[in-house]
Amino acid sequence: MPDEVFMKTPATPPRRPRDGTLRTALVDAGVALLRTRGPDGLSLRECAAQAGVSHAAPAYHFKNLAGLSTAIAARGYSLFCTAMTARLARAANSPTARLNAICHGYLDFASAHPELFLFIFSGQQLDKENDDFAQHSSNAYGILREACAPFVQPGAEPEEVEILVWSVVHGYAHLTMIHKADNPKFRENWPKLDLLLEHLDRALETAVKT
Amino acid sequence: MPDEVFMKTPATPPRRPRDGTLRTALVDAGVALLRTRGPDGLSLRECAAQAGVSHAAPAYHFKNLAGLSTAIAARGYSLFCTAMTARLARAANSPTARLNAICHGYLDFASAHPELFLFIFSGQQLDKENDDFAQHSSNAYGILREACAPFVQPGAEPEEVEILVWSVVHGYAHLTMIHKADNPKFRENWPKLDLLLEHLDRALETAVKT
DNA sequence: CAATCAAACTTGACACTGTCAAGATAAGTC
DNA sequence: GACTTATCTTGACAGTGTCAAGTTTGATTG
Repeated sequence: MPDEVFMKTPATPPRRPRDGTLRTALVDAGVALLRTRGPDGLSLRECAAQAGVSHAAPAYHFKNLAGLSTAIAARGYSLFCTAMTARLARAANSPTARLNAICHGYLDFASAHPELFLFIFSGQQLDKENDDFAQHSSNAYGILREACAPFVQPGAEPEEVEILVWSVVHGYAHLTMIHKADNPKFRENWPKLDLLLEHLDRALETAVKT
Repeated sequence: MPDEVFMKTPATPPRRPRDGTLRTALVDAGVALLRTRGPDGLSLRECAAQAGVSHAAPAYHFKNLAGLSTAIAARGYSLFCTAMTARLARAANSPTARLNAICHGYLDFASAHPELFLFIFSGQQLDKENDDFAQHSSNAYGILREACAPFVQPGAEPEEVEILVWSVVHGYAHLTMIHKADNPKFRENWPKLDLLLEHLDRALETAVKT
C-alpha cells in the first residue's frame, strides 16, 4: 500500500472521534467481562485491553472503577426498562394484566442478564449522583409506579403498594438468580412466578374491597 | 530486659494453639473489614494484619479468598439463625404469629448486619460444598420451612409457600438495605414490614380457605 | 494558513492485592 | 530425644487501581 500518505486515518490509529465511542465500548467490555468472568472479573485494565486502548484510558472517562461500575449499572437499568415496556406493549389493558406484565418483564431482564441484575443489586458503592444512572434508575421505578397506581387506595401512600409489589418480584427474581447453580432437587420444585402473582393479585384485590 | 532468655513465649510470639483460634480471628477481622471499609474492603492481607499474622497465613486455613468469603458467609447464616430463633422464642404459638416472627427475625439480622446480609446475597462465588456453609445455610432454610408448614395445603408442594414467603421478606429486606443511604424523601414513606405481612397473612389465609 | 489550545489519550510509576513455592518452627507422638 | 506434621513465615510474581506527567490530535482563532 504505497499511498498511505493520502489516507491519514489508517496510518495513525483513528481513535479520537470526540464522541462517546470509547465510553460505550468500555461499558460493553465491562458487561462482557461480568458475564464471562463473574462478578470479580471486572477490571479497568482488562476493559481497556478489550477496547484496544491503554490501561489508564478508562480513568479519563469514568474517573474511578466506581465510575465505570456506575455506567455499567446505568446500562443495566436501561435494559431493565426495555424489558418491562416490552411486556407492557403485549399486555391487555386491565390493571392486573399490566401489573403482571411488568413483573414478568422484571424477571425477563434478570433471566436474560443475570450478571447485570446481580451487579446492580450487589450493594457495592455506586455514584448515585451520576446523571445517567439517576435517570435510568428513576425511569425504571416510574414504570413500576405507573403500573401500581390503580391499586393505591385513595388517601393511602403509593409506596405501600409499590414496595409490596417490588418486594415480591424482586425477592423472587433475586433468590432465583442467587440459587441458579444450586442443587437440582431444589430447582425442580421451584415455583413459577405466576404462582406468586396469583397471591399478589388477590392480596391487592382484597385490599381494595375492604 | 536482661532475662529474656527465661521467657520463651514473649521472644517468639506464642502462636500455635492448634485449635481454631486463628480461623475465627480471621473471620472476625473479615466481618469488621466489611463493616468499616465496605464490600470491596475485604482482603486476605488486611485480615492477616488485623489478626497479627503474616500475609500468607489465611491461605493456609481458607485456601482462597473464596474460602475466607465462604467462612464469612457461614458466620452470617449462623447469625441469621439466631436472629430468627430469638424472635420465635418471644412469639405466640399461632401459625401466623410464628410466621411473622421469623420474618421480623430476617429483617432484624439484615438491619443489625447490613454488610453481612448484602455480602451473603451479593452473588459472588462461594464454595457451597463447604460443610460449615452448607450446614448453617440449610439450618436457616429449615427454620423458614418449619414456620411455613402450617400453611401448606395437603397435596401441594411446600416450596410454593416457602418461596412466596421468602420472596416477600427477602425482597423487602434487600431493597431496604440497598436503598439505605438514598434520599430521605424516599425513605420517609418507606412502609413498615408489618404492612407487607398483613397482605402476606391474608393471602395465605385465603389460599387455605379456597 | 499557521499558531494555539484543550480534549483525549499514553507512559510510567507506586502501593496494594491474591497466590504459589519454599523454608522455618513448634506440638504432639513414639 | 528423634521424628513427623500442623501451622505458620518469607519471598517472589503477576495483576490491579490510581495518580502525575507527557504526548498526540482535532478544533479554533488570529
